[in-house]
Amino acid sequence: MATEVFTHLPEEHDHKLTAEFARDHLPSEEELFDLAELFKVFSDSTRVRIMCALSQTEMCVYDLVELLGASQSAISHQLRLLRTSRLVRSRRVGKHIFYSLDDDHVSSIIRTGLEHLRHTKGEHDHE
Amino acid sequence: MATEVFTHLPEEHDHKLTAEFARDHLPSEEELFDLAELFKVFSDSTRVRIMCALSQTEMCVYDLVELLGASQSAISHQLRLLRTSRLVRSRRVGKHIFYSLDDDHVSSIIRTGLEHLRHTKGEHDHE
DNA sequence: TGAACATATGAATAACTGTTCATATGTTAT
DNA sequence: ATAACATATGAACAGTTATTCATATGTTCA
Repeated sequence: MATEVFTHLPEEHDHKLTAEFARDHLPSEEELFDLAELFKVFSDSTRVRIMCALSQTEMCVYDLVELLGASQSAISHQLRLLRTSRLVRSRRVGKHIFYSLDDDHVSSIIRTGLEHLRHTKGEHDHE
Repeated sequence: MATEVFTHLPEEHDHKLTAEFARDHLPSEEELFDLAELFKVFSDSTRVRIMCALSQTEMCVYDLVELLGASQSAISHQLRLLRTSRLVRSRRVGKHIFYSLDDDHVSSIIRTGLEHLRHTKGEHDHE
C-alpha cells in the first residue's frame, strides 16, 4: 500500500519531437556561430585583461605592456584581433595610439561573467 | 659598457602612472583568468548550441544529436565539459540521461551576447 | 542470460591559437 | 637625413582543442 516504486517507466520519449521543438525556438545556426565567435574573443586571459583595463580608461599600447607584463608584440597582435572584431577602437596621438572600448556591451558581458563567477563561487565553495 | 643614455624629455603621457591606475581598478589576475576560462566554454559553437537548446527545454543526449547533427561521441564529450564546468546538470531516467542548465547566468550570458550581435549588426551593416 | 539501446570515455589526429622573433612601418625631434 | 621611439605584422613554433574511431559501461526487455 505504500508507494509503489516503478523501476522502469514506459515513457516514450520522442527524440525527433523534442529536437524539432528546440529547433523552432533556437536562434539561427549562423547567429549561434557568430555568438561562439564573439565569446572566442573573450576566451583568452590576455584579451579579457586588455578589455577590462580599457573599460577603466583609454590606454596606449605601451601602457598595456606595462600593465600586463606581456610583450609589445603579443599585445599588438591581440589588439588587432580586438580591432577587427570591432570591440575596441583606436586613435592616434603623435607617436602613440590610444585604444578604448568600442561598445558598451563589452563591459556588460564582462560584468555578467564576473557576476556568474562570484555567484557560483559562493554557492559551492568546497571541492 | 654602460652607455649613458639620456632618458628623453617628459611626455604628456605617463605609461607607468596609467598602468598603475588601471591596475588598482582591475579585478585580480586570478579572477580574470577564471573569467577567460568561463568564456572559453562559450567559445565553441557546438557548446553554445547545446546550452541554447537546453535553455528551452531539458533534453537527453540523443535529442541533441538529432538537433545538432553532430556525432553522439562529440556531443557526449562536450556535455562532459559543460558538466565539469558546472554549467549543466544531468539526471538519469531509465536509459536516458537528461541534461538541463545548472544556472541562470548561462542564459543570461547568452542573451547579452546575442544582444550585442544584433545591436552591432544594425549599427555598421556595411564594410 | 543475452540482445538492443543509451551514454561515456581513452587515444589519435587534424586544425586552431597565442606567443616569440625578426623586421617593417610610421612618427617626432635633432 | 638620421636616430630614437611607438606600433604593426609575417612566419614559425609549441601548446591546446574538437572531432572521430573504437570500445566500455550501464540500462531495459525478451
